[in-house]
Amino acid sequence: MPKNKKPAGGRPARNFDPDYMANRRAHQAKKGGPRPGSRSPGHRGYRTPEESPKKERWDAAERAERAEQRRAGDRRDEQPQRRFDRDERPQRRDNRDGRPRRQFDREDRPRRDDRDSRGSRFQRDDRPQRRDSRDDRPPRRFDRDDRPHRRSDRDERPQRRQFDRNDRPQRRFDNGERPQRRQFDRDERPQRRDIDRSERPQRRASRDDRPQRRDSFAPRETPQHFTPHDDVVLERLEAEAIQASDVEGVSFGDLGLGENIVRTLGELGAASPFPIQAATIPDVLAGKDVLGRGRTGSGKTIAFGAPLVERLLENRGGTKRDMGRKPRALILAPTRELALQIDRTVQPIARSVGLFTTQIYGGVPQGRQVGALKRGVDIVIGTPGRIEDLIEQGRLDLSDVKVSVLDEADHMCDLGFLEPVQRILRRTAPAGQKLLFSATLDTGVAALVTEFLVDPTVHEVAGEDQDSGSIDHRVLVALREDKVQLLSELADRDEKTLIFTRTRAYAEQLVDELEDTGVRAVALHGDLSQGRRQRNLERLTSGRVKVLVATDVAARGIHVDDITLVIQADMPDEYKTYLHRSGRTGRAGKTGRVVTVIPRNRRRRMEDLLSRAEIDAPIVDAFPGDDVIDEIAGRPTIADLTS
DNA sequence: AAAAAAC
Repeated sequence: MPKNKKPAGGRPARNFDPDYMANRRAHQAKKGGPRPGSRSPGHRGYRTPEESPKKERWDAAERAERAEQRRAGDRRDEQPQRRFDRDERPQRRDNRDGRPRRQFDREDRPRRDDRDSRGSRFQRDDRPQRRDSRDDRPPRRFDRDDRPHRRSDRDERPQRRQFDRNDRPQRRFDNGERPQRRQFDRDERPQRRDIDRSERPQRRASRDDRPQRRDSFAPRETPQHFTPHDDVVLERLEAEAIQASDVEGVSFGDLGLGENIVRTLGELGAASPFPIQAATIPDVLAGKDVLGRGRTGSGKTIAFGAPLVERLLENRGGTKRDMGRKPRALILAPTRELALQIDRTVQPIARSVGLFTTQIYGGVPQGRQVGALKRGVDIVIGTPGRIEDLIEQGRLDLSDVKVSVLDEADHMCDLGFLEPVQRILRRTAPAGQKLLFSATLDTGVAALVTEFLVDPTVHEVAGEDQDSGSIDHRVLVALREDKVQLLSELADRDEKTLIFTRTRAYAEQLVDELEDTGVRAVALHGDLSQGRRQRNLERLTSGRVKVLVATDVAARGIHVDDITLVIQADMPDEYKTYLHRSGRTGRAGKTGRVVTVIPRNRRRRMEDLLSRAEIDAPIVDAFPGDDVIDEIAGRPTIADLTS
C-alpha cells in the first residue's frame, strides 16, 4: 500500500489519532523533545519554525521574475535586487507565523501550510469550524446565477451550427433574436416604474423625446438567465443617446465646470468635450446617479473625473479642510495600473482647485498610502483589495464618501470582484452619488444598480459601437507549429505592439520565444512584482520597447499612446474581452489594427465571438512569410514594392 | 478555466 493512502476500513491513520499523538508527544517530551528534520510537532524530528525555517520555494511571482532575469539584458540590473530578496525571505516567514491570524486568511485562503504547521490534534478540533466558515462565506452561488452567463451561448450552439452549415450570415441570426428580448423586458416594466415614480425627481424632458433609443441598452447576452427582478432593472437602464453632432461648439464651461478645471482639462489635452463627456457631466453635476457607456478610448475618465471634482468643490460649503479629514469621493478600478492611470488624470484636476487625491492599491507598501490618508485626502482612487484591507485596519474611513465611481463597472461585477465592491460601497455614505462607467456596460451591473443607485440616468453615444471604423480587425488561422514564427513576424515592427495571451505562463513563454527570434519584448501580468509591472508598462509607453506581451490585466482601460497593432495570441474568451483588448488601439479617433491568431479548430468559436462583439473581420489562413502578415504589421509587401 | 484583487 502506498505510504500516503488511508488504511482501508475507515480506521484513521495513527497520526490522526489524538490519543496516539498525545502519547507520542509525552514520549518525545521525556526524551528531550522532537528531533530535527520533520514538519509537525507530532513527528520525532520536528523543529519549530524558529529553529528551522521552511525550505524556500519560488512563488509564482519569483518564478516569473527569474524567467525574466534569464534574459541577458536584465541580468545586470537585477542581480543586487535578487540577493536582497533572498535575504529577506526567511525573516518574512517568521513574521507571518508570529502575527495573529487574520480573518481573511481563514476565509479566503485555506492554506495547506496551516495544516502542516499545527499539531494534528489541533487540526482535528479545527476541522468542523472550517466547514462553518465555508458556510459563512458570502453567497457565491447567488452571483453565479445572476451573472450574464456564457452558458447562454452554449445553449445556442447546436442551433447555430445548423445555420452555419447553410452559410447563413451570423449577424442576421443575432439580430433576429433581439426583438424577442425587448418584449421580455417590456413585460416587466410597469411594476418597477410604479415603485420608483413616487420617490424620484422629474426626469429630463429629452428622455421622453427619444423612445426609440431605449433598446440600445439592451444586453448583448440573452436574458433568460436573469431573474425577472433583474430584468426590471434592465428596463430601467434606458440610455439617453447623445448625438456626436450635439456636442459641436459646446465647451466644458458650458457644461457647468469651473474655470480652473476647464483650464486644467485644456492642459491635459482635452480642449472641448467628447460626446460621452458632454452627455454625463451635467447629470453628474446635478448629483444624479449616472451610468455611462462610451467606446474604449472615448474619454470616460474625464467624463466622471472632472464633474466629480467640481461637485466636491460645491459641497465643501465653506468648511475648512483639516488634517485627517475623511475622503469624500472614491474611484474604484479593477487593476492597479488603471487606478494609477486614473489618478494621473484626476489628480491635476483636483489639485487645480486645492483638493487632494491618493492611490490605494496593493502590491506596494502601505506606509505611504496610510500617511497620505492621515494628512487627509479628498479623493481616494484604488483597487478593492487594499481599500478593504485599510478599512479593516481602521486606517480608511469611507463614511464621508458622497460620490463613488466604478470604472469598468461591468467587470467590477464579475465573480470575485462584486462582493468586495459591494462591501466597500456599503461603507460609503448611504445616500451618496454613484457613477458607473464602462465601454461594455450591460445588465451585469444590475446587482449594484438595484442596491446602490437611485433612479440612474444612462448615457451613451449614438451610433457608437466598437466597429465604427477606426479599427481594422483580422483573424489569421494558423498551424500550431507556425504560431511562434507568425507572431514573431507580426510583432517585428517599429511601432508599438500589444500582444494578449490568456495565461500568465504563456505571456512569459511568448516573451522568451519572441526574444529568441530577435524581437525585443517585455511582459505584463499578475505574477510580476508591482514594480516590474509598472516598469514594463512604462517601457512600452516610453517606446523603449515596442512589444508588450500581457494578460488581460492590460485589457481594460490602460491607455498607451500610439499602439498601432493589437495581437491576440490567444483568442479572448468573451466578446467583451475582445472589445476591451482591441480598444487598446485606435484610441481617441486614431486608427489601429487588431489581429487574432487562432488554430483551425477555433474558427467556429471565433466567428460566434465576433458576431457577439458585432465586429466584421475577415478570417484567412496564414503561413509564415505571407504578404498578409507584412500588411498587418504595416511593412511594405512585395506587391507594394513592385507597384 | 483564467485573470484580477490583500499581508
